[in-house]
Amino acid sequence: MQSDKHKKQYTSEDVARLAGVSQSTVSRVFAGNMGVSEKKRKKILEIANELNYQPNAHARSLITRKSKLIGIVMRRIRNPFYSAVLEIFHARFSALGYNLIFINSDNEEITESEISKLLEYNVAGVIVSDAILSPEAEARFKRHGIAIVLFNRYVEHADYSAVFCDNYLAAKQIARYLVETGHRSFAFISGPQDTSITIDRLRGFREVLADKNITDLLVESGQYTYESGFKATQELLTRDKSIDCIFGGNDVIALGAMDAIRLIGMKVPDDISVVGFDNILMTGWFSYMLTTWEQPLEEMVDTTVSLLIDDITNKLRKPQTLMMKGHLIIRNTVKVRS
Amino acid sequence: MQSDKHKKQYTSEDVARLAGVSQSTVSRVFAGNMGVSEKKRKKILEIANELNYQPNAHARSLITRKSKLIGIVMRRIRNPFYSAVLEIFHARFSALGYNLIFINSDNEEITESEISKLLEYNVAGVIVSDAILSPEAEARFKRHGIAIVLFNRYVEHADYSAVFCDNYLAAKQIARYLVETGHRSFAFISGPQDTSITIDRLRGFREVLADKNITDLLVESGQYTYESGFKATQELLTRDKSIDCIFGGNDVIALGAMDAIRLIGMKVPDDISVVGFDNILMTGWFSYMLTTWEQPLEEMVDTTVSLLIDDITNKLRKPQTLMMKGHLIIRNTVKVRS
DNA sequence: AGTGTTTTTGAATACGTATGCATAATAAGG
DNA sequence: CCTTATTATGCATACGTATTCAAAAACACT
Repeated sequence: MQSDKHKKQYTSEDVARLAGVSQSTVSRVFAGNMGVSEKKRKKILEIANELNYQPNAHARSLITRKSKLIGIVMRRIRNPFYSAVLEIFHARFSALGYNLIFINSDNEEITESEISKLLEYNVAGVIVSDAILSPEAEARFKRHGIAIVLFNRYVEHADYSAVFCDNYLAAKQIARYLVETGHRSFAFISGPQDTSITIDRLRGFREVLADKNITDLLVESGQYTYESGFKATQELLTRDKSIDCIFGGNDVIALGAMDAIRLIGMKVPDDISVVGFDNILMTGWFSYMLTTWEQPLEEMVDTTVSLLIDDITNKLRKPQTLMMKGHLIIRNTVKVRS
Repeated sequence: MQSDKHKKQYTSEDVARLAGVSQSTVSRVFAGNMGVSEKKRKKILEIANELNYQPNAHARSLITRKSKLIGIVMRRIRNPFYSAVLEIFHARFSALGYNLIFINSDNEEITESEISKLLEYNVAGVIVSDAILSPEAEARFKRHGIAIVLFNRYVEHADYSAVFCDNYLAAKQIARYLVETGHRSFAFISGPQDTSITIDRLRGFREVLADKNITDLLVESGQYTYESGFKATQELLTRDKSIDCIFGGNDVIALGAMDAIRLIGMKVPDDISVVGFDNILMTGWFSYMLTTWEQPLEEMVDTTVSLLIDDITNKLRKPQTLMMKGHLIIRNTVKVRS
């Protein structure tokens, strides 16, 4: 008998009536439960439990003009790195009593309609992960007083906080490591070229090589996918067989590179060394054991969350751009060559 | 100047005033925009745009007693299979104008408080993916008239729909394939034992072997992780070196198995064949090229979505339990042995 | 121009909660 | 036991929208 769909949901008023108190008192119990006697509190909770009463979040948001919703807009959730990111964000916000409205954007840039959805729900804040926020988009959020923090991306001179890994520094350390281990002919397979991530990593990488008077650097760019890494590597290997190491823009690219190298009968790391970025789960799988850069994920997420919460609760300092370091995870894909 | 947080948000009333119409008319434009003259409609939209007006979803939900929110509760979002699932669900619901409240449950069973959250937001429906719904939990949702569909799990005699892959059939076909390719000594590494998934697959697998008078089947059970598959395989190999094929409870387990086999110097598929389940991205990577069972993901998701929507819109038939077939993807991890 | 019919419009109300204010109940202090 | 300070409670109202109902406007057709 599923038919009677619109059963009357019990409200604070119902609870109040049955508990012999006023609606206000019930409200106080479920909101902050301050200033209500222990006796009535108990009675109210008892009745509420009996009726299966649930406070209505919409009504609450309406009157409060606040919500416990956080918009989290991501891209490429299939990428293991971002799955992990989502998991951690969820755990943190959940612990703080916030709920996530999940948006997986197809585009580099957040859509008008995606923004609209978040505004309609009057989200308390928005985490934008690995996506671009145009000035117009930013303005829309700002106009509605919605806090924003960028995760794993940044924009110069923007009026909101951003948290990401210090890609410049990481790339430098990776380059140094490769130089120190005796490599001479370099390749970098990046993700899309125009992002801060790629730009910073390339800059760091180049600088170190320049320092050592190495000019032998090939750069390929593509997507952050296995296929892209695979193809770019094939491309690279037909172009120049003398390459002795490849730095992948992320782990998935690097894994694709490894497989491309092996497929033509060459060996990792004996013939070509490979380094990745992110330290996703698969890099630890025995078929790969990829040497990679670990982003301090938990720390990054924690920082992002607390910046956002500070902003929401008005305890905000001015927007901050925070870079986290991370560190190299040395496994088996880089050979000491000299 | 971030300080003035509580700027007055424009409401339908503001738009109405500036457009010289009543609030009702503005509402009609943004709700279904039926029965409002083209002239006023245009004027209203113009003003609304100018003011950056956004209808308030909370107010709407409050009066409507409906919401455009769907709760999606998952587990193990880090598992590539479920990342893909989430991506597709998001795409479908988004296209239908629904928003997702994402919940990543740690537990096998949905928490009281997770349910409460969904009830508070008066979600239109809930997708429960790979998690258990106790009778009490079910009752709570039912009592609030919330539609539920189980994804990738089912419970006997439950009063809600479920969509999943026909694990029994799939396991049978996999077993047949292995038998036909000349395998004689079998191992099955499952996920947690007490789930419908494991039970059905084991049953199907066993039946086929019994049919062929093969009794040589070892069963290990663990988690749906790479490490679990890896360890179980090591266990298996020390216990019985004669095994010539392994069926992994999911792809990640199978990949772990492959690496365990290779690590002790044996070869896949020459010494031991391996078959997985799910067809996640990594199975197509050249280091693995795992033969596996593809679940018809898009079809499963589409079906799940339409069942849920039907339920929400009251066009519901009675609860259905739908099994999808899927098919074997033959790659390079099964050897023809005879 | 007048009648009947359809389409637009606006006024009023309801949704379920939080909260300021006034009042009632209780505690504290002597 | 009375006064004063404190805490608990209830009343009334507001949040921003959808929707019913009645009235007004537009239209169709003689």
